[in-house]
Amino acid sequence: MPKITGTGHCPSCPIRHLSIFADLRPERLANIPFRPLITRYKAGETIYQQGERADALFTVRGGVIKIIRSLPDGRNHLLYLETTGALIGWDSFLEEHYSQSAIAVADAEVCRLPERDLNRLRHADLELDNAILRRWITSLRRAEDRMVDLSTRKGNEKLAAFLLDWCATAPPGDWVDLPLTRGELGEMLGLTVETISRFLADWRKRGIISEEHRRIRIDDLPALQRVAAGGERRRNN
Amino acid sequence: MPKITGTGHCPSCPIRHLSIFADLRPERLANIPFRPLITRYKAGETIYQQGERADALFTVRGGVIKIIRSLPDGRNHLLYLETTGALIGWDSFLEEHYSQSAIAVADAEVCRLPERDLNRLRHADLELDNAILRRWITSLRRAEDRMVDLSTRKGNEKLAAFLLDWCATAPPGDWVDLPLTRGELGEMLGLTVETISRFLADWRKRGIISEEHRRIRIDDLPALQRVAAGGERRRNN
DNA sequence: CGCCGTTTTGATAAAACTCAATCATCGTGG
DNA sequence: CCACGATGATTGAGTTTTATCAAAACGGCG
Repeated sequence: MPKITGTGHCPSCPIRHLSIFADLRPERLANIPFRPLITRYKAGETIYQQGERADALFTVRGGVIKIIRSLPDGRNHLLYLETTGALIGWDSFLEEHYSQSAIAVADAEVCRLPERDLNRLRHADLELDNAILRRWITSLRRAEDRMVDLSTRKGNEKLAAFLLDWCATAPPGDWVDLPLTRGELGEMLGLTVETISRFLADWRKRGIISEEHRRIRIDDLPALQRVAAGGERRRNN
Repeated sequence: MPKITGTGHCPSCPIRHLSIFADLRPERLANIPFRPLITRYKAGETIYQQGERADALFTVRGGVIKIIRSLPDGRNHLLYLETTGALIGWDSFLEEHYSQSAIAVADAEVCRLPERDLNRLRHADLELDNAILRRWITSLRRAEDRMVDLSTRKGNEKLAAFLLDWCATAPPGDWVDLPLTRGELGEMLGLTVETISRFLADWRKRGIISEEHRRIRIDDLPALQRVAAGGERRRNN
């Protein structure tokens, strides 16, 4: 059960510098005419569900949230993994239904921004409008990058590239939480559980990565980069 | 060589009903403070190039334009095929560089909207802002749909689904221009030339489609829909 | 007519999936 | 505290799908 933990106060929000309100002038900030609900979700709980009426966006305050699209035949595709600072739920801007579901994969906390309020605010404040615009373009680019990756890279390259990206922020050689099952990795990269498992097992044996609990560590960065670049079995142009 | 054919006059534009100016009130329309350049491109010519400074969007007035991303290793991925009414060149809103190239695959005509002008206009007019917002979100959704297709469908399903989609507007059984090489189809769907060629040859032999010059006709719609749905070799959930 | 890019076709190999069985982990309830 | 069941992970064998390489056929166009 998600738990409402309070209402947000944007001016003093600890993650404001990561949010769309980062560049808002103080006087504007003070005038934000609503107090967004802050809700905590445990791993596995749903923030919003595909098909539901879409009337709010959410800023991710912490945790990890997967954005998935469910297909009629029961399969899923994992579109994005969102972490602290992300803005999710764009569909609300069309005042329609969510075309995706958002589900916490690690305990998460989100701040609920009603579309009406946010949209009003956007029209009143140029900086906010630009911040949203910027997010939207980067989301689109990210989606396009993913399309390219999905269609041009091989399985091992995709998985290696994802791990490199996921661990990129941490100091090299550090343990990094990776709260995803093999199945979820597969749903993200367009591969099956077994294929994912085999790649990871192979890399573990070769000392490229280590896994423990739900964490991962890259032990041989150059080797993994080589895999990501397609260096196993060379393609020439 | 692209040829500038004149400057557009939005209020009287023949494709205005398809453009972002469709819902603009007449008095607003009359006040559009610029006359966009209209340019004609022959098949193969480039509207804008990945890496170039991005300072303008384009409304497609006619023809077919492919939006591609080029990879360092020389391969391309065809992101979208745009036709009449589409708005392309979103990158300009970030005042950065185009992350894609736009190339005519059939003779095309576009209307150039400088980002500065368009953005100013957007802030002055709520309806225009909403029209653009609506396009944002649908672009993002379309990209997400493509991600799902690329990662969950098999080659024949992807190709069949594309043909169905491409021919959807024409009356069933009609010839439809399809100005794409097998290579381009492959770059769009993440398949090789040979694979595309084999599927099409197979469907031709089975009387599902016909091809002639650079046109295609769907002769057995249900059969093609069956293929697109994964009906060849049944998958049982 | 001859050239060049595209398409087709065949043979073979690589990549990934499917099916099946086993193992590991972890939380629950007796 | 331990046995049990459920979920996830691993591994193997066999198959399907797709890529790769190579060669021939086709089709416009100068």
